[in-house]
Amino acid sequence: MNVEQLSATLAAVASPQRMLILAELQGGRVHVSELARRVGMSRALLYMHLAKLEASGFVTTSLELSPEGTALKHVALAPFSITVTIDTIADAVATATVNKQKGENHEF
Amino acid sequence: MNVEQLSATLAAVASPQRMLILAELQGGRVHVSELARRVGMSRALLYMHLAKLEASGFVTTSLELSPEGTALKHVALAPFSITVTIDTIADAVATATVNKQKGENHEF
DNA sequence: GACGGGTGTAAGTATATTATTACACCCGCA
DNA sequence: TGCGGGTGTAATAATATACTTACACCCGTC
Repeated sequence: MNVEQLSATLAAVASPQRMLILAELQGGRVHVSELARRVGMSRALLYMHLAKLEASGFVTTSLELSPEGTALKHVALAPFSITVTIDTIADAVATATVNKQKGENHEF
Repeated sequence: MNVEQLSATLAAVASPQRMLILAELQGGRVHVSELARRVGMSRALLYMHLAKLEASGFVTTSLELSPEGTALKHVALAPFSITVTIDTIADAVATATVNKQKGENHEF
Protein backbone atom coordinates (compact mmCIF):
# COMPACT_ATOMS: atom_id res chain seq x y z
CA MET A 1 0.00 0.00 0.00
CA ASN A 2 1.44 3.33 -0.98
CA VAL A 3 1.28 6.52 0.99
CA GLU A 4 -1.64 8.01 -0.94
CA GLN A 5 -3.80 4.94 -0.42
CA LEU A 6 -2.95 4.72 3.27
CA SER A 7 -3.60 8.42 3.68
CA ALA A 8 -6.95 8.20 1.91
CA THR A 9 -7.99 5.19 3.97
CA LEU A 10 -7.11 6.80 7.27
CA ALA A 11 -8.64 10.10 6.25
CA ALA A 12 -11.85 8.31 5.31
CA VAL A 13 -12.26 6.99 8.82
CA ALA A 14 -10.79 10.02 10.59
CA SER A 15 -14.01 11.97 10.56
CA PRO A 16 -16.53 12.23 13.39
CA GLN A 17 -19.39 12.28 10.90
CA ARG A 18 -18.23 9.16 9.13
CA MET A 19 -17.55 7.41 12.44
CA LEU A 20 -21.13 8.11 13.34
CA ILE A 21 -22.27 6.58 10.07
CA LEU A 22 -20.18 3.46 10.64
CA ALA A 23 -21.44 3.13 14.21
CA GLU A 24 -25.01 3.40 13.00
CA LEU A 25 -24.41 0.71 10.39
CA GLN A 26 -23.24 -1.68 13.08
CA GLY A 27 -26.90 -2.40 13.77
CA GLY A 28 -27.40 -3.75 10.27
CA ARG A 29 -27.78 -2.40 6.78
CA VAL A 30 -29.95 0.61 6.14
CA HIS A 31 -31.06 2.41 3.02
CA VAL A 32 -29.67 5.86 2.33
CA SER A 33 -32.66 8.06 3.17
CA GLU A 34 -33.27 6.24 6.43
CA LEU A 35 -29.59 6.44 7.32
CA ALA A 36 -29.64 10.16 6.60
CA ARG A 37 -32.49 10.60 9.06
CA ARG A 38 -30.77 8.55 11.74
CA VAL A 39 -27.46 10.40 11.61
CA GLY A 40 -29.18 13.73 11.09
CA MET A 41 -27.67 14.91 7.85
CA SER A 42 -28.90 15.69 4.36
CA ARG A 43 -28.91 12.99 1.73
CA ALA A 44 -26.57 14.97 -0.48
CA LEU A 45 -24.02 15.28 2.29
CA LEU A 46 -24.40 11.65 3.23
CA TYR A 47 -23.68 10.67 -0.36
CA MET A 48 -20.38 12.51 -0.18
CA HIS A 49 -19.40 10.72 3.01
CA LEU A 50 -20.54 7.34 1.70
CA ALA A 51 -18.45 7.83 -1.43
CA LYS A 52 -15.33 8.20 0.70
CA LEU A 53 -16.20 5.28 2.92
CA GLU A 54 -16.96 3.06 -0.05
CA ALA A 55 -13.83 4.11 -1.93
CA SER A 56 -11.71 2.82 0.94
CA GLY A 57 -13.82 -0.29 1.43
CA PHE A 58 -15.48 0.50 4.75
CA VAL A 59 -18.99 0.07 3.39
CA THR A 60 -20.67 -1.60 0.46
CA THR A 61 -23.83 -0.45 -1.28
CA SER A 62 -26.43 -2.23 -3.35
CA LEU A 63 -29.47 -0.92 -5.12
CA GLU A 64 -32.47 -3.19 -4.61
CA LEU A 65 -36.18 -3.13 -5.25
CA SER A 66 -38.35 -3.06 -2.17
CA PRO A 67 -41.54 -5.18 -1.96
CA GLU A 68 -43.45 -1.95 -2.64
CA GLY A 69 -41.57 -1.51 -5.89
CA THR A 70 -39.47 1.49 -4.96
CA ALA A 71 -35.73 1.31 -5.37
CA LEU A 72 -33.73 1.35 -2.16
CA LYS A 73 -30.00 1.86 -1.93
CA HIS A 74 -28.84 -0.30 0.93
CA VAL A 75 -25.55 0.46 2.59
CA ALA A 76 -23.84 -2.17 4.74
CA LEU A 77 -20.79 -2.23 6.93
CA ALA A 78 -17.78 -4.10 5.53
CA PRO A 79 -15.53 -5.92 7.99
CA PHE A 80 -12.21 -4.18 8.51
CA SER A 81 -9.29 -3.90 10.86
CA ILE A 82 -6.58 -1.32 10.36
CA THR A 83 -3.35 -1.28 12.29
CA VAL A 84 -0.96 1.61 11.99
CA THR A 85 2.60 1.46 13.26
CA ILE A 86 5.79 3.20 12.24
CA ASP A 87 6.52 0.21 10.00
CA THR A 88 3.17 0.54 8.24
CA ILE A 89 4.01 4.14 7.52
CA ALA A 90 7.63 3.57 6.57
CA ASP A 91 6.60 0.84 4.15
CA ALA A 92 3.99 3.10 2.58
CA VAL A 93 6.49 5.90 2.22
CA ALA A 94 9.05 3.53 0.71
CA THR A 95 6.54 2.14 -1.78
CA ALA A 96 7.07 3.77 -5.12
CA THR A 97 4.16 5.90 -6.16
CA VAL A 98 3.43 5.96 -9.85
CA ASN A 99 4.65 9.29 -11.12
CA LYS A 100 1.77 11.44 -12.17
CA GLN A 101 3.58 13.62 -14.73
CA LYS A 102 0.99 16.31 -15.08
CA GLY A 103 0.78 16.55 -18.84
CA GLU A 104 4.48 17.17 -19.31
CA ASN A 105 6.08 14.42 -21.36
CA HIS A 106 8.82 16.30 -23.16
CA GLU A 107 12.36 15.14 -22.73
CA PHE A 108 15.12 17.62 -22.21
CA MET B 1 -11.22 7.71 23.84
CA ASN B 2 -13.95 9.90 22.45
CA VAL B 3 -14.70 10.52 18.83
CA GLU B 4 -12.94 13.88 18.66
CA GLN B 5 -9.71 12.46 20.08
CA LEU B 6 -9.82 9.44 17.81
CA SER B 7 -10.55 11.63 14.84
CA ALA B 8 -7.72 14.02 15.67
CA THR B 9 -5.30 11.14 16.18
CA LEU B 10 -6.17 9.48 12.90
CA ALA B 11 -6.19 12.77 11.04
CA ALA B 12 -2.75 13.55 12.43
CA VAL B 13 -1.29 10.45 10.84
CA ALA B 14 -3.48 10.49 7.71
CA SER B 15 -1.27 12.92 5.85
CA PRO B 16 1.40 12.03 3.29
CA GLN B 17 3.58 14.88 4.52
CA ARG B 18 3.38 13.80 8.13
CA MET B 19 3.96 10.18 7.19
CA LEU B 20 7.13 11.32 5.48
CA ILE B 21 8.18 13.11 8.65
CA LEU B 22 7.55 10.03 10.79
CA ALA B 23 9.41 7.82 8.34
CA GLU B 24 12.37 10.17 8.41
CA LEU B 25 12.40 10.14 12.21
CA GLN B 26 12.65 6.37 12.20
CA GLY B 27 16.39 6.82 11.63
CA GLY B 28 16.77 8.66 14.93
CA ARG B 29 16.02 12.04 16.36
CA VAL B 30 16.77 15.15 14.34
CA HIS B 31 16.59 18.84 15.08
CA VAL B 32 13.92 20.89 13.37
CA SER B 33 15.96 22.77 10.77
CA GLU B 34 17.73 19.62 9.67
CA LEU B 35 14.44 17.73 9.49
CA ALA B 36 12.98 20.52 7.37
CA ARG B 37 15.84 20.14 4.91
CA ARG B 38 15.47 16.38 4.75
CA VAL B 39 11.74 16.34 4.06
CA GLY B 40 11.99 19.39 1.82
CA MET B 41 9.62 21.79 3.48
CA SER B 42 9.84 25.17 5.15
CA ARG B 43 10.43 25.35 8.86
CA ALA B 44 7.19 27.22 9.40
CA LEU B 45 5.20 24.51 7.68
CA LEU B 46 7.08 21.79 9.49
CA TYR B 47 6.17 23.43 12.80
CA MET B 48 2.51 23.16 11.90
CA HIS B 49 2.83 19.47 11.11
CA LEU B 50 4.91 18.79 14.21
CA ALA B 51 2.30 20.48 16.37
CA LYS B 52 -0.32 18.03 15.15
CA LEU B 53 1.95 15.04 15.52
CA GLU B 54 2.98 16.05 19.01
CA ALA B 55 -0.58 16.84 20.08
CA SER B 56 -1.55 13.25 19.34
CA GLY B 57 1.60 11.79 20.85
CA PHE B 58 3.39 10.58 17.73
CA VAL B 59 6.51 12.59 18.38
CA THR B 60 8.18 14.26 21.33
CA THR B 61 10.34 17.36 21.23
CA SER B 62 13.04 18.69 23.51
CA LEU B 63 15.02 21.88 23.33
CA GLU B 64 18.67 21.26 24.10
CA LEU B 65 21.91 23.14 23.93
CA SER B 66 24.39 21.87 21.39
CA PRO B 67 28.13 21.65 22.23
CA GLU B 68 28.55 24.81 20.16
CA GLY B 69 26.13 26.66 22.41
CA THR B 70 23.26 27.03 19.98
CA ALA B 71 19.82 25.79 20.98
CA LEU B 72 18.54 22.81 19.01
CA LYS B 73 15.00 21.53 19.09
CA HIS B 74 15.21 17.81 18.79
CA VAL B 75 12.21 15.87 17.63
CA ALA B 76 11.99 12.14 18.24
CA LEU B 77 9.61 9.40 17.25
CA ALA B 78 7.33 8.11 20.02
CA PRO B 79 6.37 4.43 19.98
CA PHE B 80 2.80 3.87 18.89
CA SER B 81 0.43 1.26 17.54
CA ILE B 82 -3.08 2.15 16.50
CA THR B 83 -5.72 -0.40 15.64
CA VAL B 84 -9.04 0.69 14.23
CA THR B 85 -12.03 -1.63 14.06
CA ILE B 86 -15.76 -1.05 14.10
CA ASP B 87 -15.64 -1.58 17.86
CA THR B 88 -13.00 1.11 18.31
CA ILE B 89 -15.24 3.49 16.43
CA ALA B 90 -18.50 2.44 18.08
CA ASP B 91 -16.89 2.87 21.50
CA ALA B 92 -15.61 6.31 20.58
CA VAL B 93 -19.02 7.34 19.30
CA ALA B 94 -20.69 5.99 22.43
CA THR B 95 -18.27 7.80 24.72
CA ALA B 96 -19.60 11.12 25.88
CA THR B 97 -17.35 13.89 24.72
CA VAL B 98 -17.54 15.60 28.10
CA ASN B 99 -15.49 12.77 29.59
CA LYS B 100 -11.79 13.40 29.72
CA GLN B 101 -9.20 10.73 30.08
CA LYS B 102 -5.60 11.19 31.07
CA GLY B 103 -2.50 9.10 30.70
CA GLU B 104 -3.16 8.70 27.04
CA ASN B 105 -0.92 6.51 24.96
CA HIS B 106 -1.32 4.59 21.77
CA GLU B 107 -0.75 1.10 23.06
CA PHE B 108 -4.14 -0.46 22.70
C1' DG C 1 29.15 44.29 13.36
C1' DA C 2 28.01 41.37 9.77
C1' DC C 3 27.64 36.91 8.90
C1' DG C 4 25.67 31.90 9.14
C1' DG C 5 22.82 28.80 11.51
C1' DG C 6 19.52 28.15 14.84
C1' DT C 7 14.29 28.95 17.21
C1' DG C 8 9.58 30.78 17.13
C1' DT C 9 5.39 32.94 15.33
C1' DA C 10 2.01 36.24 12.99
C1' DA C 11 -0.38 37.17 8.93
C1' DG C 12 -1.90 36.36 4.62
C1' DT C 13 -2.97 33.21 0.66
C1' DA C 14 -4.18 29.00 -1.68
C1' DT C 15 -6.42 24.77 -1.72
C1' DA C 16 -9.23 20.94 0.00
C1' DT C 17 -13.01 19.45 2.55
C1' DT C 18 -17.53 19.82 4.27
C1' DA C 19 -22.16 21.38 4.00
C1' DT C 20 -26.33 23.52 1.76
C1' DT C 21 -29.59 24.27 -1.78
C1' DA C 22 -31.82 23.16 -5.66
C1' DC C 23 -33.07 20.49 -9.26
C1' DA C 24 -34.53 16.16 -12.36
C1' DC C 25 -36.51 11.90 -12.23
C1' DC C 26 -38.85 7.24 -10.69
C1' DC C 27 -42.56 4.57 -8.41
C1' DG C 28 -47.13 3.47 -6.03
C1' DC C 29 -51.36 5.26 -4.58
C1' DA C 30 -55.61 8.06 -3.23
C1' DT D 1 -52.94 14.57 -11.04
C1' DG D 2 -51.03 15.49 -6.91
C1' DC D 3 -48.98 13.68 -3.19
C1' DG D 4 -45.17 11.11 -0.29
C1' DG D 5 -41.04 8.63 -0.36
C1' DG D 6 -37.29 7.14 -2.85
C1' DT D 7 -32.45 7.95 -5.96
C1' DG D 8 -28.88 10.86 -7.95
C1' DT D 9 -26.12 15.04 -8.93
C1' DA D 10 -24.69 19.95 -10.06
C1' DA D 11 -23.64 24.34 -8.28
C1' DT D 12 -22.58 27.03 -4.67
C1' DA D 13 -21.27 28.58 0.09
C1' DA D 14 -18.81 27.96 4.30
C1' DT D 15 -15.10 26.29 6.77
C1' DA D 16 -10.81 23.84 7.79
C1' DT D 17 -6.28 22.72 6.39
C1' DA D 18 -2.02 23.44 4.12
C1' DC D 19 1.36 26.48 2.63
C1' DT D 20 4.16 31.00 1.94
C1' DT D 21 6.24 35.04 3.37
C1' DA D 22 8.09 37.86 6.50
C1' DC D 23 9.64 39.16 10.67
C1' DA D 24 12.01 39.17 15.66
C1' DC D 25 15.47 37.26 18.25
C1' DC D 26 19.58 34.25 20.08
C1' DC D 27 24.29 32.48 19.87
C1' DG D 28 29.14 31.86 18.21
C1' DT D 29 32.72 33.45 14.97
C1' DC D 30 35.32 35.91 11.39
